Amino acid sequence: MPIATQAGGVLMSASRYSPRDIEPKWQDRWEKAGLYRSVEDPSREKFYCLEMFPYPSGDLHMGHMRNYAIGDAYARFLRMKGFNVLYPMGYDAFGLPAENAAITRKVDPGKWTRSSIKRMVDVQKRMGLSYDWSRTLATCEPEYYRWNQWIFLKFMEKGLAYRKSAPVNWCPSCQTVLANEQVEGGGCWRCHSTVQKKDLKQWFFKITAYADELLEDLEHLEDWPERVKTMQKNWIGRSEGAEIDFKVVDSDQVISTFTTRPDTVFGITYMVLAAEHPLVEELVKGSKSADGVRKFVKKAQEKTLIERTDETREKEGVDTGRTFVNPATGEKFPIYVADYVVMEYGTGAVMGVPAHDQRDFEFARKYGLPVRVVIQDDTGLLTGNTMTQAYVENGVMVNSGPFDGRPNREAMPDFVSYMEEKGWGREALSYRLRDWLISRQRYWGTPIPIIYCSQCGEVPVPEGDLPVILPSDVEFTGEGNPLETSETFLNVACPNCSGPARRETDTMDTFIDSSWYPFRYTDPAYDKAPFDPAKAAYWMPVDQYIGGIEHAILHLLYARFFTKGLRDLGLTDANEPFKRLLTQGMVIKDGAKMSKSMGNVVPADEMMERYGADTARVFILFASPPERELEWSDQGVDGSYRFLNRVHRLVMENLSLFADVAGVTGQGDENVRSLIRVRHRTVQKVREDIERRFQFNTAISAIMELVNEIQRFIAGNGTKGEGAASAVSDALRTTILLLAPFAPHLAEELWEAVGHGESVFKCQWPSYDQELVVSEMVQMVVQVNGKVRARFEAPPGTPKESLEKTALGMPRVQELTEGKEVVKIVVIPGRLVSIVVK
RNA sequence: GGGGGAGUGGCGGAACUGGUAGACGCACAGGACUUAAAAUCCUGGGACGGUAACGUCGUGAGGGUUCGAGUCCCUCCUUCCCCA
Repeated sequence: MPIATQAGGVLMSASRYSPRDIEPKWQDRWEKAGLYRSVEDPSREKFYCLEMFPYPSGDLHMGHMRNYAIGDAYARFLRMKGFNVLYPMGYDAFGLPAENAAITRKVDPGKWTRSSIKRMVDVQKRMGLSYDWSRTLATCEPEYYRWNQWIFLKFMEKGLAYRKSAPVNWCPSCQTVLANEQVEGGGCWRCHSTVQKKDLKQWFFKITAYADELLEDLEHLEDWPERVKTMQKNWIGRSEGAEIDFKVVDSDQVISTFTTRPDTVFGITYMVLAAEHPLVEELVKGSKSADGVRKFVKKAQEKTLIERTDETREKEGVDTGRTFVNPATGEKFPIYVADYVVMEYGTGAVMGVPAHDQRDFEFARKYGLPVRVVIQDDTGLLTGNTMTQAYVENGVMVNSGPFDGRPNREAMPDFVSYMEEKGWGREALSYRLRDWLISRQRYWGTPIPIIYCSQCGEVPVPEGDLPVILPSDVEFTGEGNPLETSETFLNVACPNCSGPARRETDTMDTFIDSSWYPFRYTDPAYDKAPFDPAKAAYWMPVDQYIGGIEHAILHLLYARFFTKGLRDLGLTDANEPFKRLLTQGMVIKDGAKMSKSMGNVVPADEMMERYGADTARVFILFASPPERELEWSDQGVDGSYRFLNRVHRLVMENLSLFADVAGVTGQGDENVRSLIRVRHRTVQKVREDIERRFQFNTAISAIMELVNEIQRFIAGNGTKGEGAASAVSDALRTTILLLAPFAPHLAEELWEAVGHGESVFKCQWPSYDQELVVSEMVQMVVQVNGKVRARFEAPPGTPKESLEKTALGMPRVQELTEGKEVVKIVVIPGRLVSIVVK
């Protein structure tokens, strides 16, 4: 390899930067040396850095690349800082695409998935990511999913897994049920088909048992983005209020409703049941209104959830002809069925207080129901007949028996106690969060380890018989659950009585797989439990988790629940899985999210083919701060490529300087001292940008500035002067180290070229000297009446009086202050002198 | 309808605690090298006026606090995300 030399004034060309040669070379060496293997070591401080593992579709897109570029830069930085870093990768390998491929193309989902994983690993390796590949996992392997089954059984013992019949979300296109979290705006989160309601007997995880803890612990997650916490908080939706019982007239039925406004009970003038409410049929059976109500129920159920809860839509309802008693007043009022009430919230029954709830008000006006004011405003003039909208603010209670005259907010607790004494109702909490429905009528997932026996009922598969393996003798027809076509799977002897029995054919929601995988990485081959508690105790929790904001509720809430569940099984001490969370922004091109359907995808492997992995990584990190959207620009990539080329050339052209063994003395002229100062400042800035602000874009631009400075220095001073050679070589060496987390291959190549035998990642992150960071002179600005009018230089630490004097003495300043009265002078050392004149 | 982001040159973005707005990069223009091009290097650049030094305006719009506001407060507009 020819080395550039400057001989006789003729610059001989240095060997060109060739990522195509450099990158595979170093990837190979890293792997052979096992450089990124991590081993538990209690004497060292650990750091667990993790990216959300991908669904292996086979294609690595820019969103993935961004995710990994961030995580890898951070992991490499931390290694150089001396941490014992765990940085693994795995695959969220169960899911519908593999099964759909099986239906349409007759390929085995396992084969399809494994080959996709292979393709992804290949691209990830070419990116030069520093994963500990010995810890990799795929959730579709029995060695992994057997522990889903094991945890399911343990949860069952604890009462955290149970089976019940309930109206559930059914996606007609995916042919499966969905959890509440997986219904977005009334549609399936995956295919957007309108979700229907179906009554089915299904398995649930009792996430509601942790509702309060999940809510309260959000407070301790200081390093989570506020908006993710807000989203989770809203999702859990805890509200305080009361549950009130209403007797149905001419019946022994009691209907309970939850309300956050028990103070308005005296104003109840009707009640509404959801179309799905189990009592509806019973109430109208045999009555003359039965037909009309049934028709209405059917119509309501055909509407989507969005339609039904749209507040701008006119509410529709139908009178059941039945009445109930308002316990506060003893009066009888009608019971309606209406489309705006759904079973999802509270109890599926709502008490109607038209005067103080806008929806109730509109409904009451439409159907001519009485409006009764029980909270009066400041004017005291509200009346049911004249008001044009509900009064929802606070006020003074009226028409409320013994509570008349009291401010409603303040009286609320007393009112609830009063209700409890009278036996009308009780204090209650309500959550929006529902238990997690985990059954899926699909093949490519973890079989639920349950056997149904006509004698013994639901029998858990004994722990010793795990895993229940997914059978391969199934038919993919596109209709029904393929598992039902496997006779070998279906028929089994009851573990209890040995009689003939049938296996559960539903599989688990794939979000279960991703709910505990960070634990599995700590010991992916462990075969006595999901993970070795000792190893998990060392590594968990994840110190830095990185992924898309789209998982703010789903995955992140489930994983938090699982961690608490595993803790209560005694497997871990961790309360939370992720200490710090970074939500990366989307990758945008031509104004739209980069996606296959938009046709604006830039494939990762193509990028690396053209520019190499280092360029791609540098550009992705440089173009935008991680949390924000990233606007893709092909020209921008050229810029990053040019930058790396420049670094390469600069080092290769100056290799001779590195032979100089003498350290940096700090001797030399002002230019030398300035170069040294920039070098130390850059080290400080890059470190702070990565560590404290997680802002790689400004870190990289600081390195660019250092490189510009070195180049300018060489062009101006050359390297012959006193201290010049050592200052330049030190600055270049520093550049290589600072660049290492972002462009690891190039850094290794140059590190070797300048004469180091060991990997750059075994080196300490460069340090800086606080004294050298400080400038010899600082620029001061002089403002007159808020406008910058002059500048001067002063050494740091100059006293205020002296700065003020200098400023006032400047000709330009004198010109502007002449004949005027100086009203005020503000001096900020190191920044400015601000003079106010009149 | 509720909650939360974001809005800065032609573009991506910087400005960390209220203190020189536009770092760094892209695109662009001029120049050097070259027979020519590519690559590379140098120079320029928010807008308007001026040969200039300088002046005026300028961070979505309008108001306010302050010696000083991209940054803080109020009202509004646009846009994205989440929940309805």
